[in-house]
Amino acid sequence: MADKGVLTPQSEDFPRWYQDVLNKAELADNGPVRGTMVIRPYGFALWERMQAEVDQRIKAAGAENAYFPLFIPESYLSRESDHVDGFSPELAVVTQGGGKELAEPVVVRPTSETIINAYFSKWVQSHRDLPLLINQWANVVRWEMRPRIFLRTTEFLWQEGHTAHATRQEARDYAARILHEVYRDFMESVLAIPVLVGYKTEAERFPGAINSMCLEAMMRDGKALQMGTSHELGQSFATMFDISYLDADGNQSLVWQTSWGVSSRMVGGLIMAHGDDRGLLVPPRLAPVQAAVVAVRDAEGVVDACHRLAAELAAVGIRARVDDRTGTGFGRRATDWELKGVPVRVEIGPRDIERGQATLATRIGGEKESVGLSGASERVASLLEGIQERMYDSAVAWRDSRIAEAATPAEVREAAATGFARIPWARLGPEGEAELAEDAVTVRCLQRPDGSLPESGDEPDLVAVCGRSY
RNA sequence: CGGGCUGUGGCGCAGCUUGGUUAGCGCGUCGGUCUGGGGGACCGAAGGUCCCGGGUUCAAAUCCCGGCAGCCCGACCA
Repeated sequence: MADKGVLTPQSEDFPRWYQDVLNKAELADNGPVRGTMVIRPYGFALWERMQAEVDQRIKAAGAENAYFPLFIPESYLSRESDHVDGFSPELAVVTQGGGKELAEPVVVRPTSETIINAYFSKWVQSHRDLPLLINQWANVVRWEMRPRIFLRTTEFLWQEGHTAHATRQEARDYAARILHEVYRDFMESVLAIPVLVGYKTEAERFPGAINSMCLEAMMRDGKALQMGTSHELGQSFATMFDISYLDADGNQSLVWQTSWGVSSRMVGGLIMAHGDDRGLLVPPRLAPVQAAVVAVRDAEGVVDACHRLAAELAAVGIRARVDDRTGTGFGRRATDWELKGVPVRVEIGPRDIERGQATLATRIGGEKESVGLSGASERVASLLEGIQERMYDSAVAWRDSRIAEAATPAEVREAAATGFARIPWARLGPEGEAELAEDAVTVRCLQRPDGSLPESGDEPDLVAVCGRSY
């Protein structure tokens, strides 16, 4: 029964597997309007956990949360020419309100640089007002050509940070700090997804930015997913929105800015970076449910024992949930928790009660072990710790086994069929990049040979990491 | 927006070629009995604008035209 296969195997049809997981793990449904999605409770719980972890790190980096309007005057968008050119094809524009034609159409924000900077202009007067570090959690709308749930939806949820600084160096350092201390740390230590950091090439840069830094992860099909970005905006928005201040010497100066974001796309990344043919795999530090305590059968005080253990688990800080739906067969419920990727399943049945023990099943690897009821919570805690590490290590090993060194565009193309390719940027160049683009292979990022983030995209000896992407 | 495939109970599909009583099947759902350590068995039941609109016809899920939606591959992107 167990090998009957609830999901389409990844090796058979990866996109189909992804759809199956969304359905079977009850993560999301398509919305009625093209490209929209309904995020179901379990999917939203994953997002809420991501929000909590990212939010905490953003605040630790000194930024404060605020909220700006959903509607932006159309004229704001056009103030920054690269920005409007980049976004206008995908804008949703409202032309009517209250039953009347609007004097000026309003756009539903595709991102909030323009409206936020309009207010930065009012708020920044003196060098004492800097740096100004603002973050907002919001939904944004981009009318995408080819939507896929979580990965690219018309409406999505994200956080967008917007900052203003006195110097370019300070802005650049802050954008890099967010990249490392907020995003990379969260993705690697909580999501257990290793990421490559680097700069976007000019062709891939955010519209309006002078530099885009990014984090790229490899999915189980070898394709890349951009997990987040952090941009140096230079002074273009400052110029167009007149964000200037009096510096210590009494001179008017323009600010230097950054913007940075991660989105509900990370939920898709989580699914595709860790999932296997049995469903999702959620790393313990993220998991909304870290331990499902499953009552095998309603007999011999089993259900009571489950609730007692769940309380003990909660007492040591483990997010536990009791599954006492004994009217549903055990196999069904075991499969359900596996589909949802819960890291540890605690099974308690009459047999366990008789022996004063519980059975622990680990989602990754599928091992089972018995443990005395009295020591169960400690054992679960240590299992969870080990699982977190194991998931990260196996993700790194798997990714690295699919990264190849390449010397020519042809070799890059070949490697990109199964994973990533690394090639000296000096050898590839914008010409090679354009050539690869014809086969849907793109430069994911430019980084130093040792994988670290360069000071700028113009450093010599940079390596281009290439691949197919979502 | 270009190319390909597909729209039939919640999900997956058959039926369409060659139009014809009551549109089937598997899974799921509901009730019941037996069960129970990996999607268990049996009995019973509910659940359908056959994507939408138009056309052809005595008759359309089926044929024709036009939309819309979904999936996959591209271009665009968090």
